[in-house]
Amino acid sequence: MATIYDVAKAAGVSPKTVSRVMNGDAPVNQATREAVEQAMLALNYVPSSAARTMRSQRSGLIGMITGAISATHQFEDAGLPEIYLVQGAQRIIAQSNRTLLIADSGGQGTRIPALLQTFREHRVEGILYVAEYHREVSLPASLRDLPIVLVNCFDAEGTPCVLPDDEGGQFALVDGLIRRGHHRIGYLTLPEHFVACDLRVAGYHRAHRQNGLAVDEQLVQVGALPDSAHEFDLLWDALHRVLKADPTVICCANDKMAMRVYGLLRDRGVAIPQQMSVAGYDDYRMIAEHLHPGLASAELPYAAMGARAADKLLRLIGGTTKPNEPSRELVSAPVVWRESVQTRDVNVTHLNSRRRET
Amino acid sequence: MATIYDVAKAAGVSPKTVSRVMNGDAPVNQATREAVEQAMLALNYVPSSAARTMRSQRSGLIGMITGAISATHQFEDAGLPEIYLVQGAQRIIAQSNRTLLIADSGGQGTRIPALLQTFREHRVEGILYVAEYHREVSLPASLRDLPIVLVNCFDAEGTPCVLPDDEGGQFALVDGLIRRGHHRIGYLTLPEHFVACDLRVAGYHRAHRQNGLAVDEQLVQVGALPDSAHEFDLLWDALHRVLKADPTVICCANDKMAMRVYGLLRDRGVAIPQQMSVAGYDDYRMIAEHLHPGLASAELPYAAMGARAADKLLRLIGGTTKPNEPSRELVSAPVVWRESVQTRDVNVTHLNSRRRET
DNA sequence: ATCATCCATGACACCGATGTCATGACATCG
DNA sequence: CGATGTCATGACATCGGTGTCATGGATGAT
Repeated sequence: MATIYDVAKAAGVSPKTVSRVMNGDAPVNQATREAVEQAMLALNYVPSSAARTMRSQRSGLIGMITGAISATHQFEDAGLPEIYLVQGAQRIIAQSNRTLLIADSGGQGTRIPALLQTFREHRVEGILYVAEYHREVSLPASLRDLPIVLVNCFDAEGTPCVLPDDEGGQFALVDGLIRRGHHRIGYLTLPEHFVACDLRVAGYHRAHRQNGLAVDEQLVQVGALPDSAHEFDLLWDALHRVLKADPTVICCANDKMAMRVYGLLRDRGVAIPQQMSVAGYDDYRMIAEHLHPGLASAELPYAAMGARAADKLLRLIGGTTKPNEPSRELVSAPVVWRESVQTRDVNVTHLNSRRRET
Repeated sequence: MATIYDVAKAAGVSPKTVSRVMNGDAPVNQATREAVEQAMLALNYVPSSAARTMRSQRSGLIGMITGAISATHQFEDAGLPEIYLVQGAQRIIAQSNRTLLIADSGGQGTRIPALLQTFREHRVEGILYVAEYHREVSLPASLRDLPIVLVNCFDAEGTPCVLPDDEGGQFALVDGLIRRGHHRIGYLTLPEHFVACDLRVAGYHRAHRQNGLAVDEQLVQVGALPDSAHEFDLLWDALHRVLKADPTVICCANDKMAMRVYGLLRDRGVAIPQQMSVAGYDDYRMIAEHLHPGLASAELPYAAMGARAADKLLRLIGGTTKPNEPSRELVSAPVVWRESVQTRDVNVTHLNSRRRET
C-alpha cells in the first residue's frame, strides 16, 4: 500500500506538500499540485485513517450499539427498526465526513462490554445507543465519559434521547378514525406498563376527549403479553371481549397483531373492512402494504429518529448544542390510511385509499 | 485519554513492558505485571487501535457493504436479510478478534465508491459484499485487490461467494408436500429469469421427477413482476389460472406473496388449509408465524450465510483456504412446516405443526 | 570456575500522517 | 533601495503503540 512518502518521491516533492494538496491547508503551486495528483493516481494512493487519527486525535468514527439492550430475547423479531435507524443515521453521519461503526450484539447483553471496549479502542467520538422498543434503560457507568444519544429509549439521568411520539401517533390515528365516522373504537393494546402502551392509550383517550366522546373501557383490552413466546396467547379472548362491546373498528397495538386479527376475524366470518375496520401501528410496510386489504397504520418513524439522533449527537460532539435544546426529542409521523379502514359517514367526501395525513 | 507512556510512568516501568503485559509476547515478572495492571485500571487505559494498526499494518477491520448493490429500488423492502446476515457474520468476525465495519448505501449505488474509499482508508482486511436478493453482479475493478466474498450474489469471474440453495429448498418443500399427499401442486413463481426463480422451478421439477409425478405446466404461473411498484399487479390473474388447474396446495414465491394469497383466497371463500393448503418461501418469521393459520415456508438461511461468508473470508485473508475449497458455496436450510399445509393422505402419521425437517 | 541459557527489562526506531517553524524567491510599498 | 509581506516548499518532531536488539543478572551444565 502506497504511503504519502511514496507519492512525495514519485512527484519529486516533500511529504508535507502532498499533505497540503490533499487538505488544502496552504497554497500549492498549480504545476506541483498536478504532479502530486498524478502520482497519487498512479500509485493508487489512499491515505491511512489510522495515521490521521493518531496525529489529529480525532477518529471520525461514531459508534452505534443495536440489538444490545434487551438482555432477554423478549422481542426477538425486533431488529427491523435497526435497518431504518441505521440508514437514517448513516446519511447524516456521512454528511459530516464521519463513519458509522455498528456493533450488533444479537440481543446478548453480555457482549455489550466487549463492544464498548472495541469502540473505545477505536476512539469513537460519540455513541448512538439504540433500544429495540420504546423503554427506559439505565446506562453502564462506563458510558458517562462519552457523548451519547439514546434512541428509542431514555434514562432517569436525563441523557439526551430521541423517542417516537407514541401519544401523538395514536391520537392522530384515533382522531382520524373518529373523523371517518367511527365512534366505537376497539383497542387491543400492548402489554400493560410498557411505555408505548401507556402513551398510546393516553393518545386514544385524548382523541376521544377532544372530539367530545366518552371512552367505553370495555373497548380497550390488553392484546399482547410481555413474554414473546406466548405473546398472543390471550389475543383471541381479548378480541372476543372487545367485539362484545360492539366496535366498528379495531385498533391493534402493532401490525403484527393486526395480521393475526385479520385471521381471527375472518375465521368468524367478519369481512374487513365491510363489517369491521382494522388499524395497526408501526406502518411496517412489509405487512401493512401486503395484507389484503391494505392495513391502515400509524408510522413508527425509525428513519427520521435515526437522522435526528445522529444530528443531535454531532451537535453534542461539536459543542454546538442549542442552549435551550431539550434533552428529550419526540419524533412524530403521519398515519398511513389504507383500505382496512372504511369511512362510515356518507357525508364525508370519499377518501382515497393510502392517502397520507399529518 | 491515557497512553501507554502514562501507564508506564505510573507503574515505574518502560512502555515496552506495558506492551508485553498486554500482549503476553514475552515473560513478565509477576510483581511487575500486577503493578502494570493496577496502573492500567487506575488510569482507565484503553489501547489505541489507530497506533496498533499503524505499527502492525493490520487494521483488524472487515468491511461489509449492504443495501448497496441494486442501484434501482427494485426491491425496496428487502433489507430484512441484512439484519440476520450481519448477526451471523458479526459472530464469526468477533471470534477472530476483528471488528465489522458496516456501510449501508441505502440502496443508492452511487454511494458505493465513497464507501469503498472509506473502507480503504480504514485499511479493511477484506470485504463482504451483500446483495439484497440472489443475483449476478459485476464487481467494480477497484475491488480486485482486496480479499472479498460475495453474499447472496455471484459474478462471472468466479469470485468466492455464498449462496442460498434455492433449488434444494424448493425441492425439499415440494417433496414434503408430495409426501403429505399433495399431487397437484400450484406454484406462483418469482419474476421470470430471476436466478432464484429458475433454480426453484428446477427444484419443483426435480421433486416431481423423483416422486414419479408429471408436472402440469398449468399449475406453474409467474406470480410477481420485477417492478416493485407493481410487483403483484398480476397476482390475481396468475392465481386464477393456477386455481383452474385444480391444485390442492399453492406454493408462493415468498411469504409476502403468500400473505396476499391468503387474502385473495379468503375473498373467494376458500378456507386455508381445509380447502386449500398454502406454502411460502423465506420463512420470514414476522409474517410466517403470525399469519393465521401459520405459514409453512422454506427458510432462506441468512444468518447461516453470513456466518459462512465471514468464515470463508477469514480463511481467504489468513491464506488458509482449503486447497480444493469450491469458490461457490451453497447454504441449505430446513423447511418449516406450519398449519397452512394440510396432510391429505390419511395413511400418513399425523404431523405436528411447526415441526422442522431437513 | 566458566560458559551457555534463560529471564526480565529497557533503549530506540518505525509505522504514516500533519502541525510548527524555517527558508528562499518574489512582489509590494514607502 | 531596503523593509515587509506573501507564496511555495521542506525539515523535523510528534501521535501511541510494538519489533529488534542490547543488557545485566540468575541458573544450570560441564
